[in-house]
Amino acid sequence: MRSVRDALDLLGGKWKLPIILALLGGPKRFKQLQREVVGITAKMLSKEVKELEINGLLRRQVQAEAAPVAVTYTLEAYGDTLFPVIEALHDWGRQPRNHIMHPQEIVVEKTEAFEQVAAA
Amino acid sequence: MRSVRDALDLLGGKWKLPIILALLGGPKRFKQLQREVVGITAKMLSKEVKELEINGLLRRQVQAEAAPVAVTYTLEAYGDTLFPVIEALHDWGRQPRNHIMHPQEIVVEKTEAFEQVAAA
DNA sequence: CCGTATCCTCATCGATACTG
DNA sequence: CAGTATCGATGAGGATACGG
Repeated sequence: MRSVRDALDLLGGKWKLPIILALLGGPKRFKQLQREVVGITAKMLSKEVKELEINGLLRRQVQAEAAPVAVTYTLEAYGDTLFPVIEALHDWGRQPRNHIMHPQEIVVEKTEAFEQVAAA
Repeated sequence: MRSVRDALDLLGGKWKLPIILALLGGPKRFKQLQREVVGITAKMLSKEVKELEINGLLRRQVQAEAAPVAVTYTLEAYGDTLFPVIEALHDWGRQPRNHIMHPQEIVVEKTEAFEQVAAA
């Protein structure tokens, strides 16, 4: 449970996961990123990307010194390990909402891995 | 990506996942829940639990009408399907932070499931 | 192109006190 | 026990404009 909270601290907020998701597709530049993460403002993107860099999830690289400057953001290996998290979130978000009509179709077996997670 | 955002909408905030995690261990009463979800106030627990009920993630049952009242919160089957999400978050939160020193130890293979998620 | 500076609003969260 | 009421702090997030 502590580790779930830890993860939530690093990934909390509206934008961090969507940014990482975009970068899973490969390195991106600032404007590119802003286009893919629909709805984010330059201010928020700048701020979030800064935090993600501090936490070692991505790397920021300035390509040229002259104007116009080019900056590339690349996911670190550590950020890459978030893939299972995003995948789980994605799978869950895709679920139909008619679970109440067909509850028997949704089955999750616990007892093994469950104990480890719940006990932590 | 839309589904990741959908999931984030339902699970956003500081407390929803920790509450669900606690309920994965079985039905709980209000006070029990407040004890297990360390740091949450009665106000927040009340509010979060209400939202989770509206979204069909848990069920609220009043056990007795006389005082002292007993209320039990039980995870719905739909809420149960969040287990993979919590597990992924938990696994990720457990990772050592020395990834920078040993980047080669962290390997994630993409290319199959990756394409589906990134394309969504 | 890549941001930062301001200003602003609103939701989130917390503390404390109180009720059925 | 299971909450609600009230007040207040904080910060996330957005709009707009501007700078290197």
